[in-house]
Amino acid sequence: MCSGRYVVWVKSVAAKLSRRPAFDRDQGVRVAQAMFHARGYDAVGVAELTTALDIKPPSLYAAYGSKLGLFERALQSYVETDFLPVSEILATDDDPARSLTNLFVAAARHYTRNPERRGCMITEAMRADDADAAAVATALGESGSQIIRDYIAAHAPPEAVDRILDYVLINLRGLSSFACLGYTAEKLVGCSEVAGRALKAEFATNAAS
Amino acid sequence: MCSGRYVVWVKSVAAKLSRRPAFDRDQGVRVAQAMFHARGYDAVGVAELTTALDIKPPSLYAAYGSKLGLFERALQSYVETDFLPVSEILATDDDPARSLTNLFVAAARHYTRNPERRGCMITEAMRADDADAAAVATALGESGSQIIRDYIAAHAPPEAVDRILDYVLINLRGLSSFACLGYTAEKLVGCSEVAGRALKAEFATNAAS
DNA sequence: CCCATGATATAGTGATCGCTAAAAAATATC
DNA sequence: GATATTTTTTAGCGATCACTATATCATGGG
Repeated sequence: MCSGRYVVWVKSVAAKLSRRPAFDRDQGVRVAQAMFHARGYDAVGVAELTTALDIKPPSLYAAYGSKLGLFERALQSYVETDFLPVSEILATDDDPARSLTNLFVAAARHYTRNPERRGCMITEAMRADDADAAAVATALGESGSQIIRDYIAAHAPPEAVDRILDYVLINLRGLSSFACLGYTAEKLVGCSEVAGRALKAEFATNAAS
Repeated sequence: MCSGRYVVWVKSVAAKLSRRPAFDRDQGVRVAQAMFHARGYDAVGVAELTTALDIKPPSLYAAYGSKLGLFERALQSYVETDFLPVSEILATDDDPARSLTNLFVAAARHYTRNPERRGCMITEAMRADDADAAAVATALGESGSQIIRDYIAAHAPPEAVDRILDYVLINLRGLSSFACLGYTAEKLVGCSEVAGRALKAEFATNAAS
């Protein structure tokens, strides 16, 4: 049937394909994500990362290229798994002011969920001291704000979109910052409700005009 | 006429009185303030500071004790000279929602006034990586937020004070952060106006209840 | 002139930063 | 089992961090 030569070749290819990296890179990304989220890009050093991942620096650089490369992967992982589910929250048939208020409230809860990982990792990373890290975070955050922009654009007159969007983003940023400062979920939810009232007024005005 | 002795004495006294500290410490604080405001406590190093002040590290430590000591004096200088004049802005006979909206607008302008020194130095310093620096900033910021709290307490029912205060502070923080991110004054003023609408609704509700 | 005083400069300290060349060990192929 | 390839470790790179012991220098008083 099959020549021995062929079987050997198949096994070698299969081995090559099934060969895993010596340490679990994805697991490493998750660990790094938690550390970067908790304390920020600048405050987490390579030495600390390698200790936490139980590897030596050269392994980290072989796997991720650089501290920034690992950070970028950590941010991507955050976006995929822990990001505020903006689309789901806005996918209601409530009026837009109510939906966006829900977004605020969800953010307030989301950003205080884990005491060790407060705030929005992306939002906070945008203000990192390291310019490259901040740029990476800003680029990744664009997608999130774009979803909100599209939602607002679908419910508000064109000339009001930017103003409302900026207001929403400023409040999300404020919620993230205050979460990092230790504010309780209750306080932040209260703020979210207040913030929502501005949207109600804003959408009502624009609808009337 | 005059004895040589007397002339010598006068000269010595004059020299003593005209003798200045080897470098102008207050000037140094102002220079450091600008640098810390522009780039943050963590990102500005002692070497950079001593270069800018045209002194050597031991002089800096003799004058200010530590990098943190100099930062503390820089923050105090900021509070005295460049802080958003909250009291003046709130000292109007407008209705509270209008006054607080004015506060937002003033903050939007203030935080974007100088492209090199964006945002509120105190607010941003509260999120420094260095815990001591953050603590100093937080302590200094208390006085500012206390003024706002007192104002709100004088115009809103007791149970609403905290919620309104938190909302105001969150928006000020958001404005500061966005100013640091490069948003224009126009955009931030627009956000401020929107934010004010929530206050109008909030005060109206509470007045009615 | 000598000395005390006080501010400055020289020249470092040890620690930590992100990162890497080269040897060693583990793994796969023949 | 020998060889080739990949991965990890050892050990340390140069740079920068906040900070300081000590020497130097200028001045004022006696």
